Amino acid sequence: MAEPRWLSDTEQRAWRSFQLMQATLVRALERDLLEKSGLSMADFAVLVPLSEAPDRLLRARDLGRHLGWERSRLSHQIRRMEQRGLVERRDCPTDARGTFIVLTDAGWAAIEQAAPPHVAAVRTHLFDALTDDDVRDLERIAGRVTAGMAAMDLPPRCATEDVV
Amino acid sequence: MAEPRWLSDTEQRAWRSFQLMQATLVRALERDLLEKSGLSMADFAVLVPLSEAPDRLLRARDLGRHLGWERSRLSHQIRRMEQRGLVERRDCPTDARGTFIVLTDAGWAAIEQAAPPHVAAVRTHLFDALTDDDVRDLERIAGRVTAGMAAMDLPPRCATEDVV
DNA sequence: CGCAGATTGGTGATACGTCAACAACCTGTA
DNA sequence: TACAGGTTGTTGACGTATCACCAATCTGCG
Repeated sequence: MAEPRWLSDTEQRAWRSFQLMQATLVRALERDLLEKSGLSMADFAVLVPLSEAPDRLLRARDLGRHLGWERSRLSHQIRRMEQRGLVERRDCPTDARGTFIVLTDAGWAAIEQAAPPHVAAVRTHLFDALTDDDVRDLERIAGRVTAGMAAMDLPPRCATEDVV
Repeated sequence: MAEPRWLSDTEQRAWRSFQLMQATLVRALERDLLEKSGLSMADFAVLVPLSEAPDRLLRARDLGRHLGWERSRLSHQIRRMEQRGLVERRDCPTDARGTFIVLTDAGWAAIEQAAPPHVAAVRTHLFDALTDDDVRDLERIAGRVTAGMAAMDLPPRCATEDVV
């Protein structure tokens, strides 16, 4: 419990580098996107799956799962986006608890206009600095970390017998 | 301007993986730290350089530069931490504009108690999922991205002649 | 059927981060 | 000396993220 394995020098450098990259990258992208489209990354994240969905509409539950967001976070975000006219809420006929989130015409226009400069920003800030090998390494690393954390969250439910 | 170079499949996968890792990792660490110590990552980030400084005290200016934070962000953070008794503000005798941020005994105790479980969490969530090669790759990638963005921020000031 | 327990969505409180604006102060130069 | 322009720190407003809690609804089992 006390004094666990400390970080090695290599690990410490990697950790600090990662933190710095993460913070700087997210800030730059957020700033660029907001400046060029008036959208936040959160707005954008919500608009993307809606714009790809049939009828430009999804149940809040499914949208939240797709984004990996908590229900409360999504609810607050949708309320703010509804006030700006980007989306609308609609009752779900088959489940009275449910809510459909619908992309409005303004929301569609917003993402159509925002996507190209945002992609350009991702390229400029991230991929232009990386080689092809770096890109592959990044995906491998991210996958391993995410998988490791997912494995830790569901140890109760994944006893070997249950894997069918 | 319109329809810039889109992302390749590899880039798209890497980008999505990175976003997922980043969000999941930060959330898990934030949660762990808060649960075990009552500190946020922002609190922790402020406490670390203060605890390492001579006399456990730094000028707000220097602390902000060290963290890479805007002045307003630091000011808000310090106000909240001061209310909780983790730090104190003190006047700077040599520059009347300045403010010293001092670690209190409570702040010292807080970080001493928080650091070991936080390091353990970083190890558990991040490094336990990675090989030694992964760690080196991560540092290399993060370094390149950060350097790329730093180079873009100061093109006006770094004409070749000015480099002394 | 009827109800216990899970699911779904929402709200208020609080913390965090950025922007714009400001007041106080320092510094170099005319 | 006096002042223009930069530096330092703070504040208020607003958007964002989490937590705790709640109300309405569904679902499966006795």
